[in-house]
Amino acid sequence: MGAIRTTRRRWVEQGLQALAAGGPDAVRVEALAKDLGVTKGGFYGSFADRNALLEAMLDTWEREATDEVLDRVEREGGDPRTRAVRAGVLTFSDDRLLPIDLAVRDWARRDEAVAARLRRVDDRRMGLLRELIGTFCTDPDEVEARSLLAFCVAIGEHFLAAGHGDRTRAQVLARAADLILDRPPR
Amino acid sequence: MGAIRTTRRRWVEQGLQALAAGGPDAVRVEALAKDLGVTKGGFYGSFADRNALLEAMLDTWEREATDEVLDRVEREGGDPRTRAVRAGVLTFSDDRLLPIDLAVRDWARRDEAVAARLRRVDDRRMGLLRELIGTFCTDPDEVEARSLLAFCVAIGEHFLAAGHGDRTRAQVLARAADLILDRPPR
DNA sequence: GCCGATGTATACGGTGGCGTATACAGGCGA
DNA sequence: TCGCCTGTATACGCCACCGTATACATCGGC
Repeated sequence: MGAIRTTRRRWVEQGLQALAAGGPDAVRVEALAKDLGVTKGGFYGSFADRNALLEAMLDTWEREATDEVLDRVEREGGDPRTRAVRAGVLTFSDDRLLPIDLAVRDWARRDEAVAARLRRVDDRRMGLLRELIGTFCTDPDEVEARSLLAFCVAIGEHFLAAGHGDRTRAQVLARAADLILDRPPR
Repeated sequence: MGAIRTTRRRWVEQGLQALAAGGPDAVRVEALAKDLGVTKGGFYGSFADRNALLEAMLDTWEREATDEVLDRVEREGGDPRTRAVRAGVLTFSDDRLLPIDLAVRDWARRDEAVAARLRRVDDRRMGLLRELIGTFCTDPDEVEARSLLAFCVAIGEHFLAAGHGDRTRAQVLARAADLILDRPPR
């Protein structure tokens, strides 16, 4: 009857959830087992140790965060500004990917191996932004500056606690996007 | 002979260093004691428990991150754009304050009490930005958007791993500041 | 129906961390 | 000088977690 057996994939998924919710220190074998409704008995059949799980989690995240997002942006089309916004939305509004992304970002500040992975991911994202923004902005220095702005806002927005008086964050963000993408406010 | 006795203040300071280096989970009483060259014996004379230390750390950080920075910006003067840049520099380039700030930001994502403190701090910083940017930008929606941009870049820059080809991060940031502050590139 | 692979439960030793208790040392005020 | 206050060292019980060992269940292919 069911009770799907706890495969390697399920440990990774639960690990990513724990990472998203509490950072790398929250990824504890026995806690994950409890969440999955089993004991840790089988864990060491799929993974050499806790560190192997962390590696597998990062592998999964790296793939999802780049190929899948970039493929979708490519596939769904639209004009460059629309695609730039969509890339941000896909990455930084996704209920699943966003909290993992933020946790990895903090983790990378303390672990050089994680930092190297994040650099690969961010370089690819930044490349996409450059390409899109380059279609309506000719000065290469300005392209780079606008790409940086776009990326920093997409990330920083989630680390910024301040309010905006009567305005909603979404309203202010929309206006900020107009400035970054050099288009008139709607 | 000195060997300064380990006062409450020194535990807080060492705790903030640990927080900056490894996040809240790295703030461990026995580890701090080792760093301070003592045992944890005296700790519980100054603090009820580990949590009381965390509270005291946040109190200290909150004060340093607002009053002291804002006072200095006020005191050192300059035109609004200069002061806006300086506020960012004082907060986000300070070897002591920056890593603590980033750690608190991540912590706030998981702890509502920390989030409330961060909101107070960020609201004050955002208020300063609004005031400075409002001196050369009349549309209040645009002031808010530019303030958000400035703040997000100041934070996000430290979480962004991507490189910039031949350019340095500082060069790209300078150009981005020109865009945010609506002034011609130098 | 049998067998091996794969997952499961349970138990164990080791480690590291928290908070408490207890006894000791040194400076400072009465 | 005498005590007290504050910090110190050491030892303890407790718990959470890691990684290992061992025996049990269940599924798939033969």
